[in-house]
Formats: sequence, C-alpha cells, structure tokens
Amino acid sequence: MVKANATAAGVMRRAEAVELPLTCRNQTHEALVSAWWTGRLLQKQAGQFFRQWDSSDAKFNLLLVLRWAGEPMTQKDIGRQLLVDKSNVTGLVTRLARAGLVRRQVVPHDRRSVHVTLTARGRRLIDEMDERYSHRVRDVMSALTEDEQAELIRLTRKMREGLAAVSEEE
Amino acid sequence: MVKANATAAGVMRRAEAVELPLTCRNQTHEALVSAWWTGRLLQKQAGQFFRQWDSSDAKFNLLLVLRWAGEPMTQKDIGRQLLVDKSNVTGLVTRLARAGLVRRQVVPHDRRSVHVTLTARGRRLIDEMDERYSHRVRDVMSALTEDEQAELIRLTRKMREGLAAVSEEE
DNA sequence: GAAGATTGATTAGTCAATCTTT
DNA sequence: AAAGATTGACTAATCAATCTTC
Repeated sequence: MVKANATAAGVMRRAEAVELPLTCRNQTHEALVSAWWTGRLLQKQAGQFFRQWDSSDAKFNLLLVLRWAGEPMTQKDIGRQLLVDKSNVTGLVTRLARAGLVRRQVVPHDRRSVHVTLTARGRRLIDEMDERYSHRVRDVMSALTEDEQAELIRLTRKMREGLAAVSEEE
Repeated sequence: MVKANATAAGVMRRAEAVELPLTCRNQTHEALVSAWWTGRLLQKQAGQFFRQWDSSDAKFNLLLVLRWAGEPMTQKDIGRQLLVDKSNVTGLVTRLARAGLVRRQVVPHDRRSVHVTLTARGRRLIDEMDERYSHRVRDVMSALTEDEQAELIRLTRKMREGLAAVSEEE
C-alpha cells in the first residue's frame, strides 16, 4: 500500500511536470520557457536514472566522451567537449578516479597537462550504462515521429544560434 | 586589446556551443541531446545574465512566482511551482531574505508553515530584472518565426509527455 | 502518523586566485 | 607571460534524517 501511494503521488507530480510554470506572458516567452523546462526535466530524470549505478549524468557524459575519443584526453579537452569549467573537470575526474573508473597519467612532453584514461572497470561500466541509456532514449523519444525529431533538432539548433548571436552582441 | 582578445575567444566558444558534443549515434539520440544541450546553454547564459544583479535564474524564478501569485506563498507551494525540493527552497529563501528581497512570516492558523512575501525592494528588483529579461527573451527567440516558436512549444511538450510516460512505467 | 520546514552530507557547477611548467 | 591544473569560496540541487506542529 505504501508503494501504491508513492506511485500515485509520483504519477501526479509527473503529470504536473508536463505543464509549464504559470508565469508565461506570450508565445515567444512560452517557447523559451518550454525549452528550458524540458531541459530541466531531462536533467532531473537523468540524475535519477544514473543513480542506479551510483553515478550521475555528468559522470556518464565524461566517461562517454573518453570512450568516444578512444585515447587519453587532457582535462582541458574534456572541459572543452562538455562545455564545463576546468575546475569542475578536476573534481569529476577526482571522484571518478576514486571509484576506479578512470586513471590520471603524466603527459610525456608537457608536465603541465594530465592525461585521463578509462580503466577496464570504467570501460565496462560505460558500456553497461550506455546500453540501458540507449533504450531509455528510444522509449522517451518514441513520443515523437521521425519527422518531429528532425524538426526538433532543427528548431533547438536555431535557438542555440539565437543564444549565440545575442551573447556576441553585448 | 585585452578586451578584444577576450571577446574573440568568447565568440569562438559560443560558435562551438551551437554544435552538439560528438557522441550522438542516430537521429533519435541526437534529438534528445539537442534538447538537453539547448537547456544547458539556456541555464548557463541565464546564470551570466542575472549575475549583473548579483542574482541567479533560481532566484529570479522564485521572485517571479511570488509576484505572479500576488499573495504570500508557503515554501511548499513555491517548491511545487518550480519543481524543486523543499530543502532547496529553504536555502533560496534564506539567501533572498538575507538580501532583503523577501520576508518570512508566520501563518496564522498553521504554525508548521511559513509564508514568504516580496519586500518593496524585492518587488522593485523583480520588476527591473523582468523588464530586461523580456527584451532578452525576444532577442534570443527572434531567430525563430512565430510558426517555428509554436512548433517548438508543441514538440518540447510532447517530449515532456514522453519523459512522463517512461518514468511512470518503471 | 503525516505535513511543513530545517539541517547535514554530497555532488555539480561557477569564478577568482594560485602554482607549476612551458 | 601564457597554459594547464588545482584550490577555495560560493550557489544550487538532491536525499535522508530530524523537529515541530497538526
């Protein structure tokens, strides 16, 4: 019964989550808020999803980038790829290293830099996470047709271009 | 010259920011990542934007909800509107109160609850922030036509429904 | 016991300052 | 001096545990 109650409450909150906060003034504003709100929900659910491995979306993305690169990356490059501050990368790598998922190595000809590589265990974990993550992505996005997905890609990209243009001009 | 360099570097990073990280596998995955990435950029730029008032998007949204309500709100209601944990609301309200933008009051017939109200200063600040924020929103979203904005609203909403459906079924 | 709020621990993120190496 | 990384101070967010009041 406790579980039933918890589920019911959860479902209610999720239904509410689809709706935007009530402070929108016009369509233009609503469009921005709708994109922002969707991003927040994505973040929130990703956080819950990755907790089953005692992990997080930030750690998942870092491991993913490392695997994708296929070779050691400097922390600077990681930060560049993920668009996060270098000091943040330091912390993430430290925690991942503490968990044995990643290893720091000196860079032969530049002792300022640090090379980060996946350990065997890190590789196993990212493979497993990514497997389940892919299924989840497909489930979530099955709410949209292929054409709608393509259109969403186009429109969000345009929005990013708008963001970039505005921040340039100041 | 220093300023020119800084701007040039800034522009470069912004151009890069339009592009997604390189780990996308197919259109479905890319659609989700594109929405997520756009949300991250929105969050990031909002953070920078509101720093001119020594504030943040979280504080702005809290003040906005308070003004919209037009009457004292309990912290529970605030958390519900903004979809953030109650303990987070406690912290935000504390910092806003310390800055004199908001006031805590006892609720007459329920001494468990706290009512939060805008101070005169808080009201003045949210009016000023919102004024400039509205312009900024219009500038950013002018990259999209009205029809595109409407479509973006529709598609992101569908995505939230997909998120809600998936999280229900587990 | 449940509701509303607070506290404490932890993660993520930013920025400014510092340190070492180039 | 500039590059790469780290440290420290801070905000924001979550969760678990606690406290007071209903």
